[in-house]
Amino acid sequence: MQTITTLDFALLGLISQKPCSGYDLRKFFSSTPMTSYSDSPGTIYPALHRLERRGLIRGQTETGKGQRERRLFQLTLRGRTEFRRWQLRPITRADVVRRLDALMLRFAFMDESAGPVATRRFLQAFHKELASYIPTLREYLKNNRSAMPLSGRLALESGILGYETLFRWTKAALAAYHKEN
Amino acid sequence: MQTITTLDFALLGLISQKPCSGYDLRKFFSSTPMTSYSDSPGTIYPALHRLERRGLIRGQTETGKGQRERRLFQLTLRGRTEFRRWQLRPITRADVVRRLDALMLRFAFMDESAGPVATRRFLQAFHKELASYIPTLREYLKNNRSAMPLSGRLALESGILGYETLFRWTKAALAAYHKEN
DNA sequence: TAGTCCATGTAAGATGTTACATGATTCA
DNA sequence: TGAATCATGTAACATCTTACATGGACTA
Repeated sequence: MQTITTLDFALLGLISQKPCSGYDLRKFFSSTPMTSYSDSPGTIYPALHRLERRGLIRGQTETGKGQRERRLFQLTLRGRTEFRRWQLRPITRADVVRRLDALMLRFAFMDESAGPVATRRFLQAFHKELASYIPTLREYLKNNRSAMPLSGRLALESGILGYETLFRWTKAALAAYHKEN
Repeated sequence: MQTITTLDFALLGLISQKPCSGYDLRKFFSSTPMTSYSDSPGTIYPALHRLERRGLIRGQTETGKGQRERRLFQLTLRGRTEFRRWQLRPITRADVVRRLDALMLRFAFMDESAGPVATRRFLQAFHKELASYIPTLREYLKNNRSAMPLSGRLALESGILGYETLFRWTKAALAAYHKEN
């Protein structure tokens, strides 16, 4: 059983919202701010075939009224389960350090697929993990400040500012969920 | 002539500061905040061999005083030229949208390898590109706000906040360079 | 009828991940 | 002597990028 990549989950997330063709997905990646994923056919179509082989999605050929035929994919039960399991995985330090993009992707589809309780729990865990990580960055900066060239130091500071912005965002996002319920 | 990856440039940047062994580089990636790059031997050593084959670095075996022998790599003239050329490439929209990590990497090594004038130019171009990109994100949010689920909308807002933080950072960084000179 | 958009695909080549493998040195 | 650290490597496998290829439908 091979691993499911971030791109795979992005595809699953979009398909979970409504059935999509490969072309729909490509257009989504090229025309919305969800641009971290490649919209090239050489990326999307093989990924969809893989997901179908693994039983996470199912494609049905739509014979057109006038249009050229296209394959519409939906999640299978198994796909839905795997996706939710991925969303609900505990948040680790490694996620925060190296996989922020995947964390935000997990969050972006939570409303529809995991519900408000899980979403709040996710934000709380995210908040907590940031709260424990950021001080280690500040500490590193403090200890190495004088040994670093200006550009290197500023680059690190930019990273820290990014994490601090995210930290404030988790608080605001939690507030938004509390207000809603 | 194949392309040089971001990891390759990260290696070149570190080696440009002082000669490094593969092990040094691995430790750097595992023990400093420069953690976006893999510290695994299966990534680092083949990458170093590639760079050597392409004539960008040169390794010398250091026969130890007691220690196990190790290969210390330095930049060749060609390596130094390629690195600087990469740093000085014009900043494009695509860089800002999909390759922020590479942009920050370019910047992080600017002091030593490109000088203060180029560094300021880089920050100005970065600033300008952000200034033109951020409004398109705000516009997208405005037009699609009501159609997006709460979590999706918040995820997008997080991205925008990140870019705005970066925008303020470019201003602060420019100020730091002006003060210095 | 020429160009653009819809729509799906493959092939070659390179890179990255994980796991395995080896061996020297240092220190408790 | 056993464990941890220093140090370098390979192999299998999967994925991604770029480029190429095809063809229907719509519209100016």
